Amino acid sequence: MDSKQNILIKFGDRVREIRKEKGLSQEELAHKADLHRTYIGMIERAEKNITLINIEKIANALEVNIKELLE
Amino acid sequence: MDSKQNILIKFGDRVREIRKEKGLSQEELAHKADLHRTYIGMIERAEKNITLINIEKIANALEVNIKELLE
DNA sequence: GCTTAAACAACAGACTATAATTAGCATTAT
DNA sequence: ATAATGCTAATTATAGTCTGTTGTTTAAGC
Repeated sequence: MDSKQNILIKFGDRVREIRKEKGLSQEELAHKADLHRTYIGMIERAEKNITLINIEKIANALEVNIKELLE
Repeated sequence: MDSKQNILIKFGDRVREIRKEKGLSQEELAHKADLHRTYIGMIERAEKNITLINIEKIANALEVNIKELLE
């Protein structure tokens, strides 16, 4: 993951936006999603090409539909 | 990817459904998406936990919005 | 205002697990 | 018979985990 892809930037921004709306820290979100603290940061910064299963985990932890993370 | 996850099954089914609607073979879709023929098969059979960038490639090749692959 | 502390996030590096690519052959349609 | 798909196996690339450190933001105290 060198040059950041547009879709990853959009996704990461959306995660951060909703996470803050819900008043969660990266660490709290990570715990709810059963993912690592630093990994959430990497996703928000578009440094990793997230897989579908983890997309779903984050959507569940944020209590939103997956589709809301992709618009 | 041993035990197939529900979301991957749903995604794979949806890809296959739309691919057939468009009258494409796996090989033709693979070519349009710049992915390998057998990989498309694996996705349709829910054998791989696809990443967001490849989700987008397939959506573009099928000429649908990503969200349509997730409903 | 200006500290200080604490919580939060960015970043680096090393490691492990697995996604992604590919070839070859078997099977199932049409 | 041909085209399309399934399946196996092996390799390469990278997603995902984790520890530790550095930087930034926030809010309290004086």
